[in-house]
Amino acid sequence: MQSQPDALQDIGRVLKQARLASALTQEQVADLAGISRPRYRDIETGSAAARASTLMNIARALGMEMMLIPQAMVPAVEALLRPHDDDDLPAFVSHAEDGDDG
Amino acid sequence: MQSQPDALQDIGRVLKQARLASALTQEQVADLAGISRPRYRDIETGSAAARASTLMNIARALGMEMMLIPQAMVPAVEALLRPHDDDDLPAFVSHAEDGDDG
DNA sequence: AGAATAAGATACTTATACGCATCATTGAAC
DNA sequence: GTTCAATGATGCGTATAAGTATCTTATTCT
Repeated sequence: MQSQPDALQDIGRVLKQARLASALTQEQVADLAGISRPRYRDIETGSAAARASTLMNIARALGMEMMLIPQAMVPAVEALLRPHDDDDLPAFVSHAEDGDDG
Repeated sequence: MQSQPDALQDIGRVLKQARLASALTQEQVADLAGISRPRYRDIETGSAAARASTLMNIARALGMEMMLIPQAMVPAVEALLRPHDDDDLPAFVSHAEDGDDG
């Protein structure tokens, strides 16, 4: 299991997909989110972890909201989003059971 | 509009509620999430912003998953979660239009 | 009253997210 | 082959997330 490193790339993938779907440049998203382009690039490529607040700002800039979903409800939420991802946005999930440790 | 400060407290409120619902101590959650107790406390009280990766770990420790939901789908997702928040978990949302800048 | 546990709070140090400036590479237009 | 736009990538300085240690307070149990 890939705890952080891959979860970051997972997030970055969603951000990039949403950005391209919105026809925005990295610079535009960075500006909307209130961060610099190099920083946004690092986040989108998964080479750096953004703060939760920064990720929220980026998500909003891309027309998304960050939510905490009970794991039991994740499948239902995914099902709700699936028939919708025509061309709009690809709400991601970070499905890593990663051995938190518990 | 209170951009970050309040969104943090919003998140913290959800974390605390989920933690109490799971009958876990701050130390247990911190340990599960791989951070120190003082740090978890700061996050839960909203006095500090965690990294996205840290928030994901905390969420998982509490039986939740972080998801990015298209804004258009947020109401539907909330509706899906509402009849469920009996005693389990209260999937939060950060509904702040906050004037990031855009 | 005293002991144990959970939580609030502080100080010091380290790791890193972020801004800013800069340069290289790619791809499209000329 | 030159110019412009978009992206990838560094280096330096600052802000802050996070670790560790310590102390206090509230609660519970004896």
